Amino acid sequence: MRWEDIDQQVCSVARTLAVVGDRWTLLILRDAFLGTHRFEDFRRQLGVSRHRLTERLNKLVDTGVLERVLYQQRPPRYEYRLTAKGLDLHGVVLMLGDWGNRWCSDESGAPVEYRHRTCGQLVRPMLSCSECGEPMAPTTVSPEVGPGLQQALACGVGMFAELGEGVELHEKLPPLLYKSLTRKPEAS
Amino acid sequence: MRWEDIDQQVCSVARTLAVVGDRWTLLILRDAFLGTHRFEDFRRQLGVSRHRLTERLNKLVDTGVLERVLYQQRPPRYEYRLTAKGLDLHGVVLMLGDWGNRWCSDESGAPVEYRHRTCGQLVRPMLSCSECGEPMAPTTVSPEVGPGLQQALACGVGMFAELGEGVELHEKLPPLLYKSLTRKPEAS
DNA sequence: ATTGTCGGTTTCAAAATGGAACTTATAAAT
DNA sequence: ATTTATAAGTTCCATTTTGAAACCGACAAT
Repeated sequence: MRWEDIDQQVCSVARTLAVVGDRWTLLILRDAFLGTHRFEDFRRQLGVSRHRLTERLNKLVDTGVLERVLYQQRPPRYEYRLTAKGLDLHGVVLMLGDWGNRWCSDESGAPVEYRHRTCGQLVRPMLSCSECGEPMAPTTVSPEVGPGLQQALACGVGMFAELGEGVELHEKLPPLLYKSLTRKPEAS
Repeated sequence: MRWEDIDQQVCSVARTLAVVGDRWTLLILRDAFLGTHRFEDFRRQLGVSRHRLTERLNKLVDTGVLERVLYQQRPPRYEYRLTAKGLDLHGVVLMLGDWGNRWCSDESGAPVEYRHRTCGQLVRPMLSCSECGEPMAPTTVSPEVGPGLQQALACGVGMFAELGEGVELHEKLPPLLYKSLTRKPEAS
């Protein structure tokens, strides 16, 4: 299977990576969140080739993550700004940075820190539950088959669309999702 | 600059992507969080070539994200389990999935949902502040130069180590970090 | 008239990737 | 005892992606 085809999987992680999972792309977005907007600045800061940068920026514009904004007439020049869709990746970038702060820092400490203007403190991002507000630790979260996958299953395919239809149900889903099905067999 | 060298940047996002930013790697971790642990299962579910999968799994073991656990003698077989370091990527994977749920779902809805066993509800992950518990919306978070970057700057290099030492300070940092420096010029 | 800047495009060699065939250790079936 | 099957790789090679460098076009500044 080619990487280009991962968006065929019925999985939101795969679909997200189909948009931002290419080399350099998440670093471009990091820089955008840190105030960089122009081609030449991205290029110098990332050390990426013009060729590659052009391609990545085009894809981000095509997918609606960035938009071109004219910043000068004669000659017309555009800069790249995060759209609402792009701004919504803030959490992804924060969590990537937080993991790096915790697991990849040397003795000198975290390269970048975050100040939460709501409270004025230097803080870390935590995952909390949209409903009860309590922390979402890995052990407290159970994935379940959602409506999107339900429908795919009704059509004979599973999360891994590339497998086709000629396989057992338990091959169409990863173990924890399969278990969630058999343990809560369609309340409907 | 080669992708392989991004870990030279004094940036936790870059360092994290140096570990998990290769093609397939975050999908391998997604599957691991969904209960997949064995080579043949990863391969079938992802459609990745054995060659590539071997390389990626080896790198994840080398970097301490996964560990090999013997699950059968004769012939000895190992499966791949998330370490504490790997489990700590849960937030990254959750946020990637949540963005995909919101921006890449078709009419049929989210492929996968999450139940928070703490409260029993189907929930979404939210980012909240470790200090005050309030939401960390993009507009309420200001990045600042942390001790790691401080030290790099003291050594003449900035976030973009590949630029070397012969550049102005404002070229060593992205705009928002540079501004954070000039606006809060070292309380020490 | 010349040089510089920004944002590209083109070209080409080197590196990464995907797919298929092959390997090794062992269990299971005939 | 021989054949078949399985899991987890390894090897090989054609195809794709990437990186570096050169080139280009519009204009401003000198």
